[in-house]
Amino acid sequence: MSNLLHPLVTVDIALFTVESQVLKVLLVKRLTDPFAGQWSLPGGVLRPHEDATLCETVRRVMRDKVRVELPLIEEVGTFNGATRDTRDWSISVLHLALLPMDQVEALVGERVLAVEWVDALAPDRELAFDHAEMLERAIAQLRCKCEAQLPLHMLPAQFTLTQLQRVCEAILGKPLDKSAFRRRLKDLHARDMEEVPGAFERGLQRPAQLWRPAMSAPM
Amino acid sequence: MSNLLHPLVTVDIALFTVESQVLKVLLVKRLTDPFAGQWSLPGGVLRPHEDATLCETVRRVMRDKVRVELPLIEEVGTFNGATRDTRDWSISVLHLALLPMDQVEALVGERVLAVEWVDALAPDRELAFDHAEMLERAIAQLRCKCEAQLPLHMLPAQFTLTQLQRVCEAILGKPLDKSAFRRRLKDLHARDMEEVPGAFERGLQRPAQLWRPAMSAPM
DNA sequence: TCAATAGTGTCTCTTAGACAATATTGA
DNA sequence: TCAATATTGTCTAAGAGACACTATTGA
Repeated sequence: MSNLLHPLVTVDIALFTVESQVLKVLLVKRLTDPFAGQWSLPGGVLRPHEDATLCETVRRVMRDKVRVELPLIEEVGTFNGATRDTRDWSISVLHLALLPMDQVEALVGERVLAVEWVDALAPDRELAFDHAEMLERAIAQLRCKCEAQLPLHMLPAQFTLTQLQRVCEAILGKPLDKSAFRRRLKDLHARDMEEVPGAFERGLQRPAQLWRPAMSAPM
Repeated sequence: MSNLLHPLVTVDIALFTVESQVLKVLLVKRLTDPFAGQWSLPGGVLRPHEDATLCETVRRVMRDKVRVELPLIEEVGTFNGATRDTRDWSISVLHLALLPMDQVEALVGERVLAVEWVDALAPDRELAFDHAEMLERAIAQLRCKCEAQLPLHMLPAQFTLTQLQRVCEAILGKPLDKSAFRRRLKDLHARDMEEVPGAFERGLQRPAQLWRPAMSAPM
C-alpha cells in the first residue's frame, strides 16, 4: 500500500512502569512483516477517520492491543525518513506513557498478542526498526521530567514517600538521599500532592503516612 | 487534494536570530489559502521523492523560500489533528533553526516572497494557524537549550565573550551577570569554544579576545 | 526489649548572584 | 590623563549531599 505523495504515519509508545524497583518498558511481539516475530515497542497506524489527534491514536492503539487506558501520554519526537521502514517513506511519532505500578498484572493478563515487560535500562533482546534508539530517547525524556517533576502517574492512587522515592530511583537509575529527596518535595512539589488524612501504610515498623496527587497532578 | 487515509505532512520552521540585542523570528506572508495574506512561520509540504528526511524538507523549503542554508536544525514537536488545517487532517512538525546574526541582511535582501524579522518575544501581528503556540514552544525550547548549552550558531564565526553574553540575554529575555556567565563558560563549556590566537576586537577601549566554536560545536 | 522503617535535624561543600577591583586600550 | 569596556576576584546566601539522630510501630 505504498503511497508516493503521502508518507506512512504511525505512532509508537514507550509505556513505562516500575516493578520490583526496576524500570520496565512494555514490548510486543510483531505478528506481521516487516520484522515479523521480532519484538518492538507497541505502535499502530494513524486512522484519520477515527482519531482526532495523534494522542487519540495512541489511546486507541493501546486500548485495542493491550486493553489499557493510559493516564498520561506525551510526545517525545518523530523518527522519520525514506529508509527507516522498508515499506514506504515513514514518520513515526514516539510517545511516552506511564502505567501505575499496581496495574501491571492486569495488563499482562489480558494478552491479545504476546506482550512482555522488560528491564528498560538493560533490555534483553534486539528491537525491530529503530526502536532501540526510541527507547533511549524516551528514557532520557522520562528522566528529565523526573528531575523536574514527579512521576505520580506511575504510583498507586495512594502511596508513601518511600514508595515515591523508590520509583524515582528506578527511573533515574541511581540511589537518592532520603532527606534531600523529602526536602525537595516540600520545597518544590508541595502543591502537587497532599497527605491522605488518617491513612497509613502499616507493616512491621512505624506506620507511613499515605499521600495522593493533588488536583493538578503534573506528570 | 484531500486524502482520507493519509494526512497532510508539513514542516514549519521557527528561524531565530538576534539583531540589535533583540531576539527575532522570521515570518512570511502567505500567498495561498488558507490564511492568504496573513503572516506565519515559513513552512512547506514534505516531498517524499525529494527529501530523505524531514530535516531535508526543512533545508529544501528554506533554500527555496528564503535562499538560506541553515547551520543548525532541530525538531521541536508535532502539531496535529483533524481540525488545525481546514484542508485536511494535518501533521506539522515544528523545527527550530538558528541564523548567525551577521547573515540577517543577506537573507532579507533575496526576497522571493514577503519576509520579515519580528521581535520573537513580542510579535506585532497575529499569526496564521496555530503558529502563535508554535512560536511559544520554539522559544521555550530555545531557552532550555541556551541554559544548558550555548547558541554558538547564532554568532559570527568569531565573536567576543560580551557578544555571546548579549545573545544569551536576548534569548533568555533577562540580563546576566558578567562574572557568573564567564565562570559558567570556563566550568561547563571549555570544550565547546576556543580563543583565536592573537585575534582581538578593537574599539575605543581595551581590546577583547575573539573566540570561535571548537570542533564539536553543540548548538 | 529489639528490629525495622518513618521522619527530622545538622553539617559541609558547592554553586550562583551581587558587586567590587583591576587591566588595557584610544583619544 | 580619562572614558570605556575587558577581565578577574571576593563576599554571601541558597541549595544539595552526606550522615546522624529521633520516633513509632509489631513481635
